[in-house]
This record gives sequence, structure tokens and C-alpha cells, in this order.
Amino acid sequence: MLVPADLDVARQHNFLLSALPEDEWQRMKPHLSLVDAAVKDLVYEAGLPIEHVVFPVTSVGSMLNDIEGETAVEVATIGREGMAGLPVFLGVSESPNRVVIQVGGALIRMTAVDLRTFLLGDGVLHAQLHRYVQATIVQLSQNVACNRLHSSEERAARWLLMTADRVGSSEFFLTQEFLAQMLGVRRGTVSLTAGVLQTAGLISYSRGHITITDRGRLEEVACDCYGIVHAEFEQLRSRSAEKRRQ
Amino acid sequence: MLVPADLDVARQHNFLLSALPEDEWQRMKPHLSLVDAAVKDLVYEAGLPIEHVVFPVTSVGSMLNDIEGETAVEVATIGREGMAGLPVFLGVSESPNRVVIQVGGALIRMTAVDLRTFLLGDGVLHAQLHRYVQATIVQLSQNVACNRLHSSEERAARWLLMTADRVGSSEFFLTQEFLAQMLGVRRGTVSLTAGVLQTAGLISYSRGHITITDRGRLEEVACDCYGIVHAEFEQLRSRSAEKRRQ
DNA sequence: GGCCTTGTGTGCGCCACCTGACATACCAGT
DNA sequence: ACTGGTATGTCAGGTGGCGCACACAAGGCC
Repeated sequence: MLVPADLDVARQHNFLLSALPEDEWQRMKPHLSLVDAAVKDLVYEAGLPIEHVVFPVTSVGSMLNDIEGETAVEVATIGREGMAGLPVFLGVSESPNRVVIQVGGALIRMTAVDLRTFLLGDGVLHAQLHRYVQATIVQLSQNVACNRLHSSEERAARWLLMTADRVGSSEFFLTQEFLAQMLGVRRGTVSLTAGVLQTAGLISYSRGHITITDRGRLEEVACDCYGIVHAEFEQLRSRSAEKRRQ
Repeated sequence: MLVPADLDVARQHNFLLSALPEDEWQRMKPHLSLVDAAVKDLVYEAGLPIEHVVFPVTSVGSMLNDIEGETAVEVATIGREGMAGLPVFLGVSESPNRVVIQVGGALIRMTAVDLRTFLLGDGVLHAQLHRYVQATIVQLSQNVACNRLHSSEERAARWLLMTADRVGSSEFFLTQEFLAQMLGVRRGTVSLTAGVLQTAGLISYSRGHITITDRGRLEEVACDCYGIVHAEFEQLRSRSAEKRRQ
């Protein structure tokens, strides 16, 4: 995943930023910085004031919920369709959740203070973020039901598809240990279900490098939650594209 | 649960509305109607345009997610701390979720169109709703993790406490069948776990009428998710009270 | 009073997943 | 080549909740 040369190139990858009219983008630009993030980098910590908001470019973030005495569980994924740090937009400085980088790559960063002052102007970004909040709520609510009713295999397949969408590639890095945390299951379970998927020829992996080899059949294995959440973000994307053309 | 005489009385029960300055409230009032809702009434359907938004007064709503070929699961609870119909506020006319009345009672209703035009003025309600969206996101993300990691007993205890908070009473109506749907488990499981709680003297129930008899010990049985979500909404409430005093 | 609907108790085989190891394979550094 | 860390495979015992069924009880309606 190559890192874009400058902000203007990077911007094109993020749906929220690419939808902005030129003047709004120019006003924002001085407050942005292009950063290369590595896996496990912390975007913001639970219970502490959020310093920066982040617009993923080629990286992908995970919103995690730490349950006391348990492993963390991923509650939402944040890719180039959105922004990490919604609480800042919503007028709250912190949240009980943590956001970490799940797939390394480029991202655009802005301080929480700058975002707040910028939003007072009340432009297109404000409306875009509203749509994104809605899509996030849909994703979260789908995750609630999915985690309750679907098997670890369905969820694993779904998770792989969603991540592939977000990195824009059918191969990326992730260990079984990591996937286990995302899904909220033991690594042993992942080893088992991933093994089944590999034997069936849907994916192939080795030491953290995973490739989706048969996307069509993987979609069949995944639960409908994938399609529902995908549709929601697809709608967001097309609306952004529309905005851009105006 | 008595139904308030008029809008001004009802307003006092809803945290979002009670936080509004007098002039904003007076502007809103002509567009509101006070309604008495019964259990299982539909607030809005999944996938269809949302006609009304709803501010619960003494009633409680459930945001449900219908999984194909499965029973629905409650993904969020909506009580007098908030509003049903966030998509409208967020600029989207529909969502894949459904909202139904879980505990009957009074609610204040407004058409989606009226809310949209009213919000153009950009007053206190706008800011209040932002805070509420954040609290809702916290609730949802907690539900994701909770549904994955906690036992049906912990979740049942938690759910009872949250509902009691929202109706403002330690007794209310709900059948095992209903609770099973909310928790996303079989009724047999609820019969079992509820039986344990009753034998232990924490609750007592009969044919849909349930009473929390030992709140303290019920809190011990419930998972921490209760405390976390409760704290988030408590913060929202206290901020609303602050606004009102200004 | 007798019906029917609705709410609740309960039983049993079954399976996904947990818990907690231990064993192997691959890679990097020296 | 040796070593230590990391990624993965695997296993055996345990359990929570599923799936499905049947029985019973309490109230509402005729």
C-alpha cells in the first residue's frame, strides 16, 4: 500500500474529504497533516480526551470495546469511508471506546480543536459527517445482532470481506490472534474456522499474510450483515461522489 | 403510568425537550402532539421512510434489528432520555432498523418534515441531539461487546435495570417471550435464568407483570455494561439539567 | 361453567464454543 | 547453526444455550 505523495492526492481516497467543495477543502487543508500509521498504533484511548480525529486514507482503524477481565471486541471498523473521532464532532471530548490501527497505511489527521472551530462554519463536512454517523449506527446495530446470532465462521468471512473492501485489496496482514480479538472468540476457534475456509480454497494465509482467493464463495459463507452494512456505506459513497460532481 | 395532562407537563419528563430554552420550546410546540402508545405499537418500520420522530415521556421504545430467518434482537433502548428517529436528524429518511414500543405510555410526536425544517434554525435542540447520538453510539457499542461476552443471566439483569430506569419505576410489564427477543435467546433460557433471579429474591413476576424487589443485588448480578451505559446517559441528563437552569 | 388464548415450567439430546494446554513450524538476529 | 520470538495446529474436557417438545396454569371471553 503506497503512501500518497501529498494531501491533495490522499484526499481523493477518503470519501468524506473528497466530497468537499474546493473552497471548503482549501480552508481545511492548513490544519491537516498526512501521517503514515503502523499496525496497533493508538488513535485515541478510552476515557481520555481525544486529541486528534483521523481520516483513513489507505489504513483501516478498529473501534474497540474493552470489557473488564476479558479480551477486547471490535465494535466498528473505520476505513476510508469515514473518520475516527466522532465524539469530537458530536461535542463530546472522550468516549469509553478505544480506536487502534488495524491495517497500517496513510491517514489524514486533524486536531480535535481545529475540527471543532472549523465546524462552526457549518459547511458540507457537517452534513457529510451526519450521514456517516448514520451509517456507523447501522453498522453498530448490525454488529449487535450479528454477534448474538451468527456463527464464528459467518462472522469471520464477513470481517474479511469488510476489511478487503476498506483496504481496497484482496490481500492484507492479520494474524489469527488479531482476528480472534476482532470477533471476540478464542484463537483456537479462528484456527479451526480459518482452516476450513482455507481448505475450501476461499482464502489462503500464512504467518499473518492473508489473501482472499475466492471472493464469490466467501460472500456466500458470510452472513447477510455484510451486505446490509456494505449497502449503507455504498450509499454514503455514491452520495459523496454526487457531491463532488456538483 | 399516568399520562401527563398536556405538552408542557409531558415535556418535563423528556431530557432532550426539557433542556430547551423557552423560546425554542414555544416555536416547537405547535408541531408536537401528545400520544398514548400501547405495547408493540410501531414507531417506524425498517426500510421505509420515517414519518414521525418520537420523544418518549413515560413510554419506552426498542430499536430492533431483524435478522433474516431469525428472531429480532434489540440493539438499543430509547426512553425519556432521548428520541426515536435519529436517521431523520442525521439527514437520512430510513434505516434498516425498526422501532417498537416496549413499555406503553405517553410520548411526544413530531413529523419528520417538521423536525427537519425546525432544525434549520440550528438551536439548542441540535446540540442536544448531538450529545444524544454520542450516548447512543456508546450504548450500541457496549451492546456489541456485551452480546458477545456476557451470559444471558448478566444481560437479563442488566436489561431489567435499564428498563426500570427508563420507566422510572421498579415494576412494569413484560413477558418472558418478549425479554427473550430483546436478549436474543430462547424463551426457555429466560424461564431458567429469570427463575433463578426470582428464587434468589431479586425479582418477582407473574404473567407479564414484573417487579424488581432487590435492586442492589440485581446490580451485582448485572454486567458492568449497565454501569457504563448508565453513566453515559447520566452525563447527558445532568448536562440537560444544567442547560435548563441557564 | 367451559372454552381458548397466553404465559410459564421443564426436559433432553446436541453442538458451537470455551478453557487451557501443548506441540510444531517459520522467521530474524547473532 | 543456534536461539528466541511469533504464528499456527490441535486436543480433551466442560458448558451455555439451542431446538424442540410437552405440560400446566392463569386469566379473558362466550
